[in-house]
Amino acid sequence: MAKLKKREPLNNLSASLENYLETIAMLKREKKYARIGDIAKSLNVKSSSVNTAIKFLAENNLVIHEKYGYVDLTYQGETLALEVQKKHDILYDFLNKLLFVNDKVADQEACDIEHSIGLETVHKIERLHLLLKKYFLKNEEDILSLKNYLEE
Amino acid sequence: MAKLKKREPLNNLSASLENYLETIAMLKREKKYARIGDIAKSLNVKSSSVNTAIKFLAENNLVIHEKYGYVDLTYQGETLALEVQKKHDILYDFLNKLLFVNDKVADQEACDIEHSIGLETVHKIERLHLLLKKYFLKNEEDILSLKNYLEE
DNA sequence: AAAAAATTTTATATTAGTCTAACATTTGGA
DNA sequence: TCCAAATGTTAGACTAATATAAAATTTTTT
Repeated sequence: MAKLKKREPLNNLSASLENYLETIAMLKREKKYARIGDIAKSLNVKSSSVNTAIKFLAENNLVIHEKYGYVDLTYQGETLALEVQKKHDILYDFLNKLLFVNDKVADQEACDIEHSIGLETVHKIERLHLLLKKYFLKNEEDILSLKNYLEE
Repeated sequence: MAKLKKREPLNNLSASLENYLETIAMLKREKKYARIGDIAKSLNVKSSSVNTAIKFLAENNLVIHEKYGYVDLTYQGETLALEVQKKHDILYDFLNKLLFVNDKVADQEACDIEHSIGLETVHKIERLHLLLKKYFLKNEEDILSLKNYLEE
């Protein structure tokens, strides 16, 4: 990231930066706090890379970070993080539970797609999944026959 | 792209390089040939950028390009290009015709997602779409009520 | 066939994101 | 309490992808 200039109001983040926000939210949920090293480990990058990204996010009021201290989300950052996580969860469920894509692949694909799909579209995917569960996939047999059909 | 070293056998391409292949295939289909300038115009990049990419694709046996001449796909390149296009078409249809995502957005999202989703997953999306059309969306009324449900 | 116009190529620069390596700060155990 | 290990920061280099500007080549026009 070298030295990112503070862009204007900042309408939308790169996939990479969204991943940082998502990871911080996840760590806070699971360990109550997020440190540079935790984030680095979660994302499989070096802590210097995390540092560069955090600096940029802080300049854009998405996180707060005092030197050598914890990283925290601002209200704005948290909102964005939750949005990305919601997309991830819905996509994962759709791929894994409805389309029977295996866990590992479903997670990988959800993780990529979440950055290039709008909330409205994801919402529709969620509704479609819900509809099918509610009316057409009531028992094990229905689910099995869907699985078979999809794999033909 | 600067100066990409010829990587080994080359298992998978970046989104950018897949787009170049896809565009060449599209131009060949629509105009019988593809030139550097056509590709640049289609992708909204400068012809110097196209040149760098084409050089890399040629080194990896995906395209053939003689100086100042046409750009053509090798068998290997054509296979890859068709794969990406197939993903695009299936995704677009799913988003636009089943989920009622508007044309412009559906195309944009398909264009992004096509590079981060496997053929197997796309195939399952295609099957799901087919299944629903075949058994649950037989008349205009069913379609309308699906649209309403998704938008709630 | 020569001059003008269009296209392609080359060389160089920019930007996002990452890394390595050297340096700084904090923390915890003897 | 102080020093070693762990953790965090900074500076500089690298890659992928793109752009700009200018040189080289081809095509078109007169």
